[in-house]
Amino acid sequence: MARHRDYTKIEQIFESTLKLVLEKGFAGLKMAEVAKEANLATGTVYIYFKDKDDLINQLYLFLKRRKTILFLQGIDQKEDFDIVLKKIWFAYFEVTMQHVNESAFLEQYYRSPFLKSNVKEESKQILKPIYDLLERGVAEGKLCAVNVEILLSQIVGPIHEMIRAYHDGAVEINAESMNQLYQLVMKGIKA
Amino acid sequence: MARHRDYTKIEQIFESTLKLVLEKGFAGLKMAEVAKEANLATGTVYIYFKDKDDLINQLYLFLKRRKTILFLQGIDQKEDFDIVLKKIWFAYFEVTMQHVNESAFLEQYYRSPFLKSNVKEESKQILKPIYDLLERGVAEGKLCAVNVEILLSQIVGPIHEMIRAYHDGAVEINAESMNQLYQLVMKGIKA
DNA sequence: TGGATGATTGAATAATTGTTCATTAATTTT
DNA sequence: AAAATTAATGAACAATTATTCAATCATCCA
Repeated sequence: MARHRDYTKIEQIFESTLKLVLEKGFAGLKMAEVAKEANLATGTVYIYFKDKDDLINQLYLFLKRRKTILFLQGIDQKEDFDIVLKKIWFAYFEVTMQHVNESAFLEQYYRSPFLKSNVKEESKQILKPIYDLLERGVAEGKLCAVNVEILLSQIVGPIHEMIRAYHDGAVEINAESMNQLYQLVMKGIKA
Repeated sequence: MARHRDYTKIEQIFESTLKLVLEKGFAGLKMAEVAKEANLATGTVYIYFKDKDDLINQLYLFLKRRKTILFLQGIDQKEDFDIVLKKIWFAYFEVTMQHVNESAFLEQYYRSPFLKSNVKEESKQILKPIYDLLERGVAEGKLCAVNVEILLSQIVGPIHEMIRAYHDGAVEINAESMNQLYQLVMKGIKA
């Protein structure tokens, strides 16, 4: 089988790692278990990753990138501002939602010192398109003229919070509840 | 010194644990280091805590409780609705802010499987006063008539997000920026 | 087909780290 | 002030777990 380095094997390892971290947390993550879960020998993991630290950092980037790509699909900044904003907001919600598990991992990891600062740097890039859009909105006089970071807090904060509530079983997420939240958020930021 | 079980010693251990978790994460937490940081012998930690797991769970509860007490100080639900809401929002912001470090710990821990479910249960109680207030607001026709959880997402989500941005050095937090965020949030939820 | 190259294995090893407990120190009691 | 009680110590021990690497297997090419 193995032609060149097999990329699917790396993904296999990623999947296993993600699963185990979600089950037992970072502290409980064992390389031997990762390998077993991925149907590989312990040593094999070390062929694809330098060490445990490397594995976790790579996984973080992999998930972040995948999420970004998904998130940006089908968004065309040239459309009407309100439409782009709405699309982008729901896209962010849906992608974050569809990957609840990954989100839990990313959150957990984001707050942990595993995260190398260069990795942190790259991960910031992801919100770039939203920043751009918000600046445009302020320039066009369609959004309240406040610091973009503040607008952003108001825009994505509620999404994260609602997904957390969902995670705790406190709220249902469906077209209606998403829309309700969207209305509140927009009412807040529109000029 | 030691009279009965000395409570300050427990706090000392808590402080050290918190510091070390923030520096190195859960995965990097070593009992020997906790002890050393607290100027105690390794074994002493085991006098006050059953084991590592116990230490972390206790610390979580300790911080949560302390935060709740602080947060609720000086809040009188009998005052005028808008005033209580404003007070409670800023109190939540300030307490969360003043304890940024603790917040990072709580976040990290919240997402980790260390958390025993009973501990999770107790920690939910903390937002109870906000829930009550929001229900009152909806009843009095002062807030949009949507699910309280959704209102809550819109209220505390932006706070968490802004503090995270602050943590990343992306935004300053002062009276002005807090007020700006407050205006956005309230504009969103007011009926 | 046979040898060369590359991939995989997993038991053995090396490190790390949680926990214990015999000993010592401090405090209280009689 | 001696005995009794309680607290603290930290080196030794026990587990756990990351990592290595000599041996094996698979694939490729001459």
